[in-house]
Amino acid sequence: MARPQSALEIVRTRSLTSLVQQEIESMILSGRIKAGERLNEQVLAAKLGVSRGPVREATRGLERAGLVTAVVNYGVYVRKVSREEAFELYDLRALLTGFACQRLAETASGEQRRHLSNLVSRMDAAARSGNSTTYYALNLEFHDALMRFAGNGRAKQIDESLIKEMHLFRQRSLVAPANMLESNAEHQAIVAAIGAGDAEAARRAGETHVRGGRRRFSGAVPEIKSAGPPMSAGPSTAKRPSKGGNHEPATRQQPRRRS
Amino acid sequence: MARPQSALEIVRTRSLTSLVQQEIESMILSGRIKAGERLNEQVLAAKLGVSRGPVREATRGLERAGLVTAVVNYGVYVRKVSREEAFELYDLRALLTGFACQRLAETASGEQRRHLSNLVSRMDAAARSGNSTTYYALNLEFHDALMRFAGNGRAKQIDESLIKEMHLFRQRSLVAPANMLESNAEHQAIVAAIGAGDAEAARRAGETHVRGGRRRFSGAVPEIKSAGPPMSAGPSTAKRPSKGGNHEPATRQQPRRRS
DNA sequence: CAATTGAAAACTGTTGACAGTTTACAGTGG
DNA sequence: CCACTGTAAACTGTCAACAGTTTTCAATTG
Repeated sequence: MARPQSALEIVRTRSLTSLVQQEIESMILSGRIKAGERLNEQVLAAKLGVSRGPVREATRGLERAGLVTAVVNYGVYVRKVSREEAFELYDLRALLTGFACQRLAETASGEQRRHLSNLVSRMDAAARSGNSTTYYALNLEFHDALMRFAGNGRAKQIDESLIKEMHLFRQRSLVAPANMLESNAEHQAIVAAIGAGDAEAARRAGETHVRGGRRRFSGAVPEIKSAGPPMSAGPSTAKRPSKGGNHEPATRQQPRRRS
Repeated sequence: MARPQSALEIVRTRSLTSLVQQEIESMILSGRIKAGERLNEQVLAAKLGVSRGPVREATRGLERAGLVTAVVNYGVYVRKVSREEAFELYDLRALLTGFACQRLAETASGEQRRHLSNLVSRMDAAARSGNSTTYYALNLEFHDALMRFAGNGRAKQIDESLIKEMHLFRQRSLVAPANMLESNAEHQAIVAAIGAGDAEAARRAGETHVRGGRRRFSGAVPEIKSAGPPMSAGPSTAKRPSKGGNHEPATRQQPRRRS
């Protein structure tokens, strides 16, 4: 039964569907497939070298994750996250982050506190030297550690899902160099409150930080009136959504029956 | 093939997969399929009169929803929610409910406040007359209205998902008649705080209420039987349990035909 | 008689094909 | 020249079959 342990072994343990889903998700989050664009099952299957079955299952999984929306007999679209929906996501993430911080103030171990503090220090160095990519990576790691240490697996899972959804709104955004110091000051406040064991202050600091991210971001983008097709607002616009173009399914007309 | 039925025409607009998923979900939540049990694709497909494709997609959707866990080359199991996981779910729901109450205290319209107050009154009547089924239905409606009025669609969706997951733990539970009055008193506190526009009090009342539900429930169930299945860890490392269901002592899989 | 081994059965993963529906486009008539 | 209609193409939904893997059980062997 000796099986060659190699890269293929990974393929063995992970189903094709999960690999396809990961790949499509990567395409979406990296922007290679833009928001509002339609996913052609056949094209994707051919591009990935599999049949349509795994592609279908993968897209359905992404639908559950909120990254795409599926319309029967019509196709799967990369979801468009409106400004209001993005604000809702920020609110939820603020809530979850505050919860995690509160919990950490009550239960964090010394090692965990040190780890968080260490991350803040390294972010400070990255911010001062203007290294935004390093700061970005450390920032992700910091938030991941917060949720991981909080000891609520479901909360962490939901948070990650929300983060992915938010990527659909802010195509790249990230953190402007000028904002890194401000952002990290809030990180420091979180770590300080956790270190002091002040649960209420930690919760507030966590909420404030994510809300601060929302404010920093919403200030940066004045309006979403960019190159995207303005189909979302006006259902009275003459052109109906076509399979070839990038349009939002939104409200689909009643299936008219012609013989 | 020109189907004349109008009822089936409605089926047209909804995909078969979604119907199958709804049906399987109903089987799970109603307890017709017990926790830890394996879902046989072929049997389900035959029972529902469809092929395995839609059944597969449906089960994958349920996996995303957290109701089942899938293992490659092995099958899909109804998830077992441990005591600790159930507590995590309660914590998250408390958080979301508190958030909704806080938001409502700030933004609820007069009509919304009246609607909530009306529900509490009717629950009070049901509680005093010992009508637990009516109370249960009104309770669901109350919590649904809370999340609906809060104006955060994603929060509502997550909350509903958490509620479904919790059903996997407490098979029936519900609210004991003796607890109805206590539970509704907390409802009244929520409505009062919202009516007064006190966001902080509303948030606390909402959190307290769900935590109260957790307390009322956790007091009722002394302990969960051990025999912990190694499913909770990553599926990549652990040795697989047998398909015959060795870790499920009570319910054994149906014996296979063999000559 | 117990342990082992080999093969068949059962089940999941994946694929290809068929059916129904929607869109696109060309042809026709005003 | 524009609107309308009918047909063809493309795409999704669904199904049936094939392939790989795991489990079960009987036969064999010590």
